Amino acid sequence: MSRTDEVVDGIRRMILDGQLRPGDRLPVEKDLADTLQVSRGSLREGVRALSILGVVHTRQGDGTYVTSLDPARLLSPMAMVLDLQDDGAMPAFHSVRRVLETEAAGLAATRMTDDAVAEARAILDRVPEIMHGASVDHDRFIEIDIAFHRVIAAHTGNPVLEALIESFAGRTVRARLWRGLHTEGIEERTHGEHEAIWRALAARDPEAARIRMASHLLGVEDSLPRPENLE
Amino acid sequence: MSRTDEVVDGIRRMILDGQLRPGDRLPVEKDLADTLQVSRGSLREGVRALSILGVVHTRQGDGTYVTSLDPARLLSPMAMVLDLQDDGAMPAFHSVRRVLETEAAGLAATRMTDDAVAEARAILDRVPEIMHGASVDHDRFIEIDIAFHRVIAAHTGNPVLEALIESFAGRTVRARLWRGLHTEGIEERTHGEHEAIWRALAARDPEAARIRMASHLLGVEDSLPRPENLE
DNA sequence: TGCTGGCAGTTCATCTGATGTTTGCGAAAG
DNA sequence: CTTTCGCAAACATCAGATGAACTGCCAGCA
Repeated sequence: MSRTDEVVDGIRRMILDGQLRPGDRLPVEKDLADTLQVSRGSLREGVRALSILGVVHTRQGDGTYVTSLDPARLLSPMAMVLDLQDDGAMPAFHSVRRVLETEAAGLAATRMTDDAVAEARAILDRVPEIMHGASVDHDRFIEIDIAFHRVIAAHTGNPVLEALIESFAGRTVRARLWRGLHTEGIEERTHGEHEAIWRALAARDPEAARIRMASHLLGVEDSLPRPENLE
Repeated sequence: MSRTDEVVDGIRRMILDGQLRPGDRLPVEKDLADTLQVSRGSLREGVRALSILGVVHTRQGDGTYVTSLDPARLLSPMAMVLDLQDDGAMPAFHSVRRVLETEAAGLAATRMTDDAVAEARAILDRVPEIMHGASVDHDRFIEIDIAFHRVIAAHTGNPVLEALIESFAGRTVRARLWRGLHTEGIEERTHGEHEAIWRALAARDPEAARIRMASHLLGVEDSLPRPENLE
């Protein structure tokens, strides 16, 4: 086990033991290096790794602190790593997204506040103004797409589910997804399906919301370019 | 943006550009440091971070290589970070696991080979011998529990789903879960539910498999200790 | 009194150079 | 042809020095 791994494990253990709690400040580099019996260089490598994993957060001139450790923060690094995936993995990927978002829609249908429903409505209302005739502002449409799905995820009452969906359907991933979709009139169809989902949510009908969301995402999967290599 | 972040981003970009492909070897530290205009120390911090994220793999005396980048490898670091979660997040966590495993059971029911069904059977057959009378070999029962669920996940045909389930229901997480369950006869009940899931799988009945798995995991959630802080 | 600006100390950021450890490979010996 | 040995390459780790950024405090001013 390398020195750096010892540092990562050591800090992880300190958190698990309750020796370090969210928001706490870590000892200064030199002290911590002494404690863990490594040089400052190795210590920094370990701390940096934990920083990228979202476990700690360091500010120059101040110190290094344990983050809030909530699911959203801890799951977010996944997104960065996920878009390294080969395009061939996209279908498997999107199937999981469908499962997650379908569940989210069902949960949101019973848990969304009136305000949240209105917020979703406001997002969809922005669509007509960017779909004037033949030309569609593609980037802004994607923004709306993301925003709509995000509102739903945000009102599931399950932060873990929300964070996972954010990773699986966040900006970079979504941009890649839309790049492969060149079907004519795809925006109109998507918008129509969003409207159907919204109606189910507004009616507080979880079953309908699940079906509409699943149908929506299955449609997207159908539009996905087929992987070249068939078994 | 710190130097280290530039390194991480730089290497990530080289992979995205196809300049580096899975299995490829990175330039030696000094060269890469020159290319990215950073010192060797900073370079190492960045490479180490990517190493912990599972993107690259470095061997002393040899060099640093891009990993296979498959979902299992890229999602596995999540498990380490996930058991830093507060116990209060356990229910949200387990709900997601239930959704994932339910889907997995449904998929596996139609995709499992006869060999895989036999493998699952063999795992369950190990149970009687460790449940002699009142005393139960707790650790070995957990091992069987993990193995059974893992076989199902492995035959969904979806590596992303498999990797996610592994993270959400892997060894460390599962150990924590079982710590909180002290209901009398929980092992017997669990085993009975596993048997029911197996029958659905053997019958190649996806709907039944889904229901049995969901029921099984909902039962586990009921046994979960209630969080202390009610809103 | 209350606010503002600057100063000093602490802490992280980065670089440099040196030394230890491991690995891979080819040459030499059998 | 096989085995063994030694060298060179590459990563691992350390130590020291310098720079940059933030915090807290305190004096000066209105």
